[in-house]
Amino acid sequence: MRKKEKITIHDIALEVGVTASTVSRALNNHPRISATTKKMVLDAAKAINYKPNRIAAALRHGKSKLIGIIVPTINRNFFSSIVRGIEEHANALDYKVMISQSYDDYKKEVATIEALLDARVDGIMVSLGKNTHNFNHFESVLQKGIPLVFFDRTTDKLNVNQVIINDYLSAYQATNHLIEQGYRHIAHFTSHMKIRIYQERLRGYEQALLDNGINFDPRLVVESNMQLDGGQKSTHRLLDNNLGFDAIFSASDYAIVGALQELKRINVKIPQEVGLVGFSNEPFTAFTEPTLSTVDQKAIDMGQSAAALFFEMVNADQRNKPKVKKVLDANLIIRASSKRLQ
Amino acid sequence: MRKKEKITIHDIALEVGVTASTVSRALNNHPRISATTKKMVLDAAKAINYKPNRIAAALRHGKSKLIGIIVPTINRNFFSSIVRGIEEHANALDYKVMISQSYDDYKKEVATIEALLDARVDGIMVSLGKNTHNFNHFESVLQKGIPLVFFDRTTDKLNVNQVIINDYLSAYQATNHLIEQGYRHIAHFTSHMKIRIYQERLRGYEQALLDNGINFDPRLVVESNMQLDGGQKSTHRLLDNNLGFDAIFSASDYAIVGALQELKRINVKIPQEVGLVGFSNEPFTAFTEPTLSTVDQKAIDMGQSAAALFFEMVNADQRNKPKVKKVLDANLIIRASSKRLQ
DNA sequence: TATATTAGCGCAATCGATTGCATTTGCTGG
DNA sequence: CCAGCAAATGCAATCGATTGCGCTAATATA
Repeated sequence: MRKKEKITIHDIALEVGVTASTVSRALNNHPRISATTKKMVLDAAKAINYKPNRIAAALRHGKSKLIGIIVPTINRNFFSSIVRGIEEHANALDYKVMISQSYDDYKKEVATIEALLDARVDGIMVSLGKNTHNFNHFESVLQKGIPLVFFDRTTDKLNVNQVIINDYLSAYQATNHLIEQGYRHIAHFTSHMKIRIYQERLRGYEQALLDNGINFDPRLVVESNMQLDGGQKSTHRLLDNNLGFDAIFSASDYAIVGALQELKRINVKIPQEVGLVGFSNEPFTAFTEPTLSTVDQKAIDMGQSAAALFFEMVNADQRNKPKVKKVLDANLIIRASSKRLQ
Repeated sequence: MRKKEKITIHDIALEVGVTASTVSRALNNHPRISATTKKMVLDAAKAINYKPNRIAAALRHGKSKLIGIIVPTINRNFFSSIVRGIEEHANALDYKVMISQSYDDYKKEVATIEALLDARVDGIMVSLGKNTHNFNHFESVLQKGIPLVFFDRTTDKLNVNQVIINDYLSAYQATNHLIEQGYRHIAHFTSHMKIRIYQERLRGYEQALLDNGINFDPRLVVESNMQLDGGQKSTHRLLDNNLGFDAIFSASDYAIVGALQELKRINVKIPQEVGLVGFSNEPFTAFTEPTLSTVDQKAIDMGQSAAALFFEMVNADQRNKPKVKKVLDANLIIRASSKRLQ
């Protein structure tokens, strides 16, 4: 049980009777090293339990094999699943992942970018915070030529690779589904209009109404923080203004639960009197009474796509490569809260 | 918009007219460097936008300023909050955090330990996976003298620092609360008996019964995977065996939701006919109908404590320091599902 | 047989920051 | 005025792996 005598390639070199250069090349399967030597080196390495020092290697060729991820909060099934997708892809290629949370705080997001740059990550994947309306902190990433990929919460103000779902289409389908179920006065819960996903979901909602000959009533669109309490308040706003809605399509699952609670409190029957559809397929949407219809965003797919984009950037000639916007299709999950036919 | 001409301390040295040694010392606020020189160096560093290369520094003094965290899954409010607590403490001390998920897979846990060791982290914090009953993979961590802290899902088979909540007491209080509310035939949902937290929660449950003169009936203790479906199945087992229970204390929030659903399906009134208490205070416990009583584990506190323990280890003389077991108190949150008095 | 190749490996510099030891400069006291 | 000491800085090695270039010996070609 002796201490930690660091084992380096020099120890292997001594053991085998060659130099460290040869050991290094052997370990990296360099073509100019004979098979015999390679085997000896590999055997010796195993024998003395050699572990490469990634830090030294990183210093030498400037690659840390680290990918930084920034999400608003990992405490969402959606985001943690994306991370899982990224991890799967990255680990398979011997990259490690560093996860950071911005907590939707602009300053923290800026600081986190700095921190990742300090840590010399080889690439950064970001889902923007809600309060990020300025993108200067990404300029330095771009200028350094570090691969940058945005996912889900992205912006068009920056020319970067991104992976998103078809928010427009998903919202369209969700709204359309409500219309098919006979609802006609459909409200929409949304958030900051500066954020792309909310813009798109609103657009899909409007178009579905239009295509079905239903008048768009701006008073039925309510903006909130998209949390539980936001959903409650938005519901009250609708009720207080006596707008006579018979359904809600919410851009967030949390907000739709708030609505569900408030409506049940005043004995509104779901889905008979009011239909509900959320967004994100958070696990709890399957736990409520009634269960909630929602949109599944294929988070793991999104993570894998984002990682794939990153590795394309790593391997490709960065220079004049045009940026890609990968759009994934989401899945409308129909549960009890919006099914009143049959 | 030119490329990335790496800026090093040598550039500063050139600018200021000293050597790199002096620059390094100035940046690190070494006492042997004059205030004048320090100021010049700092100014020059800012002027040419110098960013220290942590990798080079890491190579030199063998510290990466990285902490590795392993949790079964980040996709639990409890774990992500712990991570948040660790992050807060660590970032304040200029340490970065690497999060990895074991997905309760023993092999993945072993591989992750290897990966973190490869990445030369300065310390590792772990919450064990459900299927980890062998701890050899931690021996190498210990032998290398790398600080190791366990939290929540720990084991006593390893002599390491740990942070846990008082599972025994929390379970005792939860059970006692149910008894106070007049329930007498209290079932308990649990999981693998090899896991400390479940042992302790069972123990607390038993003791509360004992102290209140209620007979312990082993048939009322049901083991499952502690997921939603596990809770459903466990409930059915109780019902099918006609055991006449009037309350359930579950060691998991997911399982108690499963019970809630199944009981509501057959029109059992909660809390009038059956009282329910879960464990973990997952967000959705506030969303169900009725809302669920549960135990809040003060996850952020736990994370901060774990980080604090880590930094103690970093600063202290590791050698003969006895290992610490920090026990935090949890909070019973009483909601509608267990409140039938008044 | 003499020269041209090529395979196989070693030498030494390098990545950027750190640090023990040496050196220079400046000041104090005798 | 000079030894003596402290303050401030420089020199050069070091952390471990990588890699361009060069060297040697063996094989191939003429």
